Order: sequence, then C-alpha cells, then structure tokens
Amino acid sequence: MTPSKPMRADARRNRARILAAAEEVFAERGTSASTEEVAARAGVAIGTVFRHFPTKRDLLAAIMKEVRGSLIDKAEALIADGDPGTAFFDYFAFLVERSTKVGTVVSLLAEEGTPIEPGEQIRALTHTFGSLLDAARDAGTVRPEVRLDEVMALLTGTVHGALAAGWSDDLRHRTVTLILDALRAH
Amino acid sequence: MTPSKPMRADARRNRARILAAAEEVFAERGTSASTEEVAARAGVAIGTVFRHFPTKRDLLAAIMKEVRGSLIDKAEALIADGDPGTAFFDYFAFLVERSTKVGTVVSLLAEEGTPIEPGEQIRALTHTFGSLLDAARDAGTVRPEVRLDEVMALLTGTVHGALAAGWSDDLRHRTVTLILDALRAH
Amino acid sequence: MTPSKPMRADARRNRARILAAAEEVFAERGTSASTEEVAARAGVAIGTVFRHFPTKRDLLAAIMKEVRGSLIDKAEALIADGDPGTAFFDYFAFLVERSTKVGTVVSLLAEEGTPIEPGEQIRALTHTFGSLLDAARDAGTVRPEVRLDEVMALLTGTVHGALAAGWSDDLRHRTVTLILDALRAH
Amino acid sequence: MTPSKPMRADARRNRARILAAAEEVFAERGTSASTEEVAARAGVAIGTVFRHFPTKRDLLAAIMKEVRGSLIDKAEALIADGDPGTAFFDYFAFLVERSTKVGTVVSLLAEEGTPIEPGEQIRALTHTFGSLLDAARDAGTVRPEVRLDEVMALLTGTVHGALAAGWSDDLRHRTVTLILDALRAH
DNA sequence: GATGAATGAGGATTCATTCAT
DNA sequence: TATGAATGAATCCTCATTCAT
Repeated sequence: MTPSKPMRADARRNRARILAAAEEVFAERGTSASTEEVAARAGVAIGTVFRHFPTKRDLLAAIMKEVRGSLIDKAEALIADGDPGTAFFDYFAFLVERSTKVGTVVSLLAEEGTPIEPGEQIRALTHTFGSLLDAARDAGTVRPEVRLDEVMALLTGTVHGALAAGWSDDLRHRTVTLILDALRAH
Repeated sequence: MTPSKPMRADARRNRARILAAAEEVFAERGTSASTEEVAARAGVAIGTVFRHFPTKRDLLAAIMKEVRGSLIDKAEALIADGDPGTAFFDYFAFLVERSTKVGTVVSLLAEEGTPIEPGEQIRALTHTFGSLLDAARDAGTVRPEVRLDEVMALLTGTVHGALAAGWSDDLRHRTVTLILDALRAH
Repeated sequence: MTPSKPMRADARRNRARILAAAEEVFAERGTSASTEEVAARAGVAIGTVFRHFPTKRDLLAAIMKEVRGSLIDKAEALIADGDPGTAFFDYFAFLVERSTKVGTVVSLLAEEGTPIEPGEQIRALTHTFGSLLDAARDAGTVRPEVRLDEVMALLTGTVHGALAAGWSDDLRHRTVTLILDALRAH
Repeated sequence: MTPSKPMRADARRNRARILAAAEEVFAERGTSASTEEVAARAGVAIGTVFRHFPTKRDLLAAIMKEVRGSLIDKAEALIADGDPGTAFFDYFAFLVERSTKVGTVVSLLAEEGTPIEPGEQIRALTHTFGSLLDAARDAGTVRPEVRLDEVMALLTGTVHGALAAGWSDDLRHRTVTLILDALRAH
C-alpha cells in the first residue's frame, strides 16, 4: 500500500501549496475558477498543477478529501474526550461554522452536480457522526426518535444554506440553535 | 403600460418552449450547461434562444422570475383562503417540495454566485412569507420568538440541502417535519 | 429595359427611406454596422430591407450609385454653365468637401476591399472629370502635362485621407489649395 | 526596466510568425478577416494567437506598432546621415511606397474607426517628420509657408488613396512627384 | 520534477439571410 | 408587400490538458 517512491521534498511542498491555493481560489470564485489561477496563486506553473492532479476534478476531490479528513479528525477527538451529552451538538455547530469558512468550494458533505468520488470518507464521517448521535441519545440529551439520516439532512441543508445565502454570524447562530433545539430531548 | 406589440403567436410559443427546456437542462446539468443544449432541447436554433434572451444570464433570470412568480402566487392564494394556523406550515413544506422538483436550476430564494437581478421578487416572497408567519403566530401555532429571518434561513437551507443531496421523498418529509416541529408552539 | 411593374408608391417610398437611413448609419458606424440597424433607422422591418436590396452588398452598391450619380450631375451642370478655366478646380474642391460629409461610408471613387460593382459610373465620373480637365487645360489654367489619372489619384487620396483622418475644415481647405496649386499653370 | 522573463525561443518564433501572418492576412482581406485565418496562415492553433495577443485589437495594435516603429527608425536614419535638402522628399516617397506594400492593414498614420492605442508613436513619427521638414526648409528646398499639418495631410491622403485604389507603381510615382513639386521651393 | 507554450474543443454571441404570418 | 421571428454559419475568446524545453 505504501507508494513506491517517497516523493521529493519540493514536490511534497508544491502539492501542499497547490492544495492551499486551490482551496482559496475555489472558495472565492467558485469551482469554475480556472486552474491557471490556482497555479498562479500557488506560485507554480500550470504544468505542475497537472502533474500533481491530472485533472481538475482530481484537484477538487483532493480538497474535499483534505477538508473532510480534518472534520473526521475533529469528530474523533470529540468522541475520545468530549462530554457524550453535548459532543453531538457541539460537532453539529462546529461543522456548520467550519463549512461557512471554507466557502462554496465544495459540497463537503454531499456530492453535487457530477458526483466526485463515491465517498468512503462520507461514510466515515456519517459513521462517526452516528457514534456521536448514539452517545447523545444514550446520555438522554437527544430525542430518542431522531434518526441519523435526518440529522445529516439537516446538516447538509444548513451548510448549503449558509454557504449560498451568506448568513451573518448572528443569523447562523440563531438558526443552528433552532435546529438543535428541535433535536434536543425536551 | 401595455407592451407596444402583443408578440406573435409562434414567438410566444417558442419563448415558452425555450424557457421550459432551459429549466430542464439547467436542472439536470447545472447552470453551466450550454445554451446550445437548451436550444436543441427546445427544438429551435441557437439564434432563437438569443433573440428571446439576449444573454445567458437573461435566460437564467427569466427562469427564476417565472418560478418565483408561481411561488408567490401560491402564497397569496394561501393567505386568501387558507387556515391562518396551518397555512404557514403548509407553505414551507410546499416550497421545499416544489424546489426539489425544479432542481438545482436556481437559487430560488437566495441569490448565489454573481447575483442575478436585484430581487424585488425575493422581497415580495419574503414579505408574503412574513404575513403567513405573522398570521400563524397570531393563531398561536408558531412559537412567538421565531423570527422571519430564521425561517427564511431554515427554508433556504432545506431547499439547498434537498437539491444538492437529492433526498428521498421520505427523508425530505421527515426532515421538514422535524424542522417545522422546532417552530411549532409546544 | 423598362421594369415590368412600376413599383407601388409605398414601396418606392420605403426604398428611399432605407437608402437614406443606410447612408446615415454606414456613415456613422462604418460599413460593418448591422442591416438591422439600418432597418430600425428607416422605420421598416428587416425583411423590407432585404426585399429591396437582396444583399447587404447590394445596399452598399445602391448607396454608392446614388452618391456618384449626384456627383456626376453636379459635374455636368458645371460643364454646361461654369467657367471652363475654374470649373475643374471648383469641382475638385467640391468633391472633397462632399465626400467628407458623406463619410467613411464608401470609397466613392475607388473600390476598396472586395470590389463592389465594376463601375460604369466610375468611368462616367472619370470621363466627366476628364472633360473638365481638358477644358481647363484649353483655358490655360492647368499645367499642360497634368494627366487625368494623376488628378484622379490626387482626388481619391485626398478624399480618403480626409475621411480617415477627420481633417478640420481649415486643414482640408489648406491642403486642397496646396494640391490645386500644384496643378495650376504657373 | 528589463522584462522579467526573456521569453522562450519557440514562443518568440511563434510570436513573430503570427505577426507576419496577421500582417499578410489583414492586408489581403482587411481587418475584418478572422483570427482563425491568421492562426492558420501562421501555422499555429488559434489558442496560440490569443496567448500572444489576448484580443484581436491587441494583435492589430501590435502590427501597427511594429510597422510604425520601422518607419520611425528609417526617418531617424535619414536625419542622421541624409542630405537635409532631400531627406524630406525621400522620406515622403518612402512612406508612400512602404505603405503600399504593407497594405490596407493599418491606418499607419491616422487612427481610423475605433482608435487603437493613444498614439505616442504617431506623435513620434510626426515629430520626426517635422524635423525633416524643418531641415529642408532651412536648406531652402521646401517652400517656407508649407506647414507640418498640411504635409501630414497630404501624406495620409496619398497613403490611403494608394492603398484603397491600388495605384500602379508608375501612377504612384507620378502622383507623388506632383505632390512633392507642390511643396518644393520654385 | 518543473516550466510555460501550444493545442483545440467548447461556448457565448452576432448578423446576414430566409420564410411563415 | 410588409413584418419580424427563425435560422445557423461565423467569430471571438476561454480553459483544461498535453508536451517540448
């Protein structure tokens, strides 16, 4: 499973810079921004971008992978040492806030338009979120009849809404509060 | 105020066909689908599309206008002869369902990307929705502290989520129910 | 040779209006202005323009024909009752001034780009101009060695220069004076 | 002041070929010839043309710049080591001849239609020409009352006339002689 | 591995011309 | 005849992707 060649230091550095630049550019300009601009922002030539990511789609996928990865990490940290009764709520709010920052770039949690990569990660994220939900339910802080797919639906909806409509911090907070109240026991 | 010329029958027919085709095509393929494809689907030549809508943006705007118009009509009908206590909830559910059918085409309720047209209609829709909310609050079916911008936020979120993630009818129903319960008094 | 049908009154009126509009539009915007705009300016529908002038080129040719015709008329009038010694000079100046007014529309006297109609009229104009030149030479006001093709060359050059560079009235006057002095005896 | 990157050899070669091809094509077909044809003539893909000249207008401007540049160079050479009494006349004739070869491409000396580029070069050319004129006047070979703007007018007129009407070498020669005689002292 | 020039399909838009009303 | 809607080839320009340096 380990890649045959360990990748040169400068190559690895470039890969990271491209990824960062792409995240910024696509966040600002939408996914229809040109790859050329990503290259410029990263300070590399266009060829270098395509060497690392043979296709624009690959680049997009890589961004999503990275972002999701960090989201999953956060969830696992919460599972490990958070309060089971509140971790679920905290994570929901965290996801919405984080996505807002990341920007329109990617439908982090749902595949849009032409689907990009089926999403082992999505499953991982969903699964992890499921654990948080179960824990909260066991702790009695979430209404027992709430199901995971509903939670995911609320989450994707909120994220998309926030991204597309550009909610203010205040509005986002109130809205998320409303939603979470709907899930809370009593 | 009446338009100078009533528009020839064939022209009106074509305009409608183009609009319908565009709604379909953009729904299926996103707004980056080519105008050429819209023309093909409508069974007209590319020039005809541009005669009716001098710009792709104009075409998009026309679709949005039409869709929003029908949504506003529905709201006004509900105001006129619906039960004030339930009209609000019905309309929310209706909007989500309707949008799901219309597809990604349009950010019905929020302007996305490069804003298209200032949005007098958006204001109209918001205003109308506000009336429904007020009526419901007066009827005691909605929690008194619920504010209009939160409702709109929940609505856009749900619509976007449903569109992007392609919820099943069942999932959409459960999710909407959850959300509306969060707004309901008691 | 007489046309089979005498042309309806409104048709003749339209033809004239189109011609006038075309002269204006092409003068203002160059020959690449759209036929549609000519129609609009003439207050007729685009189809009417094409009924009278099956091709844009035909329209252009018609304008040139008309303009040239009036120029020839003027020359003949001068031949008939002008002073043979000065008529030539007057006509040269007249042509330059007139062309300046007509505008870039057409290379009145020389065919440019894709040639438009070989030019029986051109020959007529040249011939008439030749008569004026001969008369002046006979009257001793023009240097004997001046040849007609040189005169035509100076004329077209001056016209084109004036059109393209937009000379002021003053500059045009001084330049024409210079040129005519070059042709004058002594 | 030195350009950041020296431009790759193949790129420079292509740029030159495109410029040459464009000069030819526009000379033959007028400036409304398609960029596609320029690309074909240059033996490159259309994208290459646009990489070097982002806009058709840029391409046109580049041609004009190049041509004018060479004209100015020639004038400066004449100023440096020509006979002040004849350099002016030589240059006038040279300009007309050269323009005839270059073709309709460019309004070398006057901006036509939508003006392209403010024309620092035009000023430079005019200025240089002024120097030649002054020198000739000082040398007593040009009539003292001849003014620069008249000379420029005669020049542009002659150039345009020659271009548009396609004078023969002989006719051009005789016409230029006539004009220059009009400027010559005695 | 990196660079950046070249490629060429694709997409929006214009406009001369045709044809149904 | 006049009208003006429809046609579709042509044009400018963009951008993902390839490839020589």
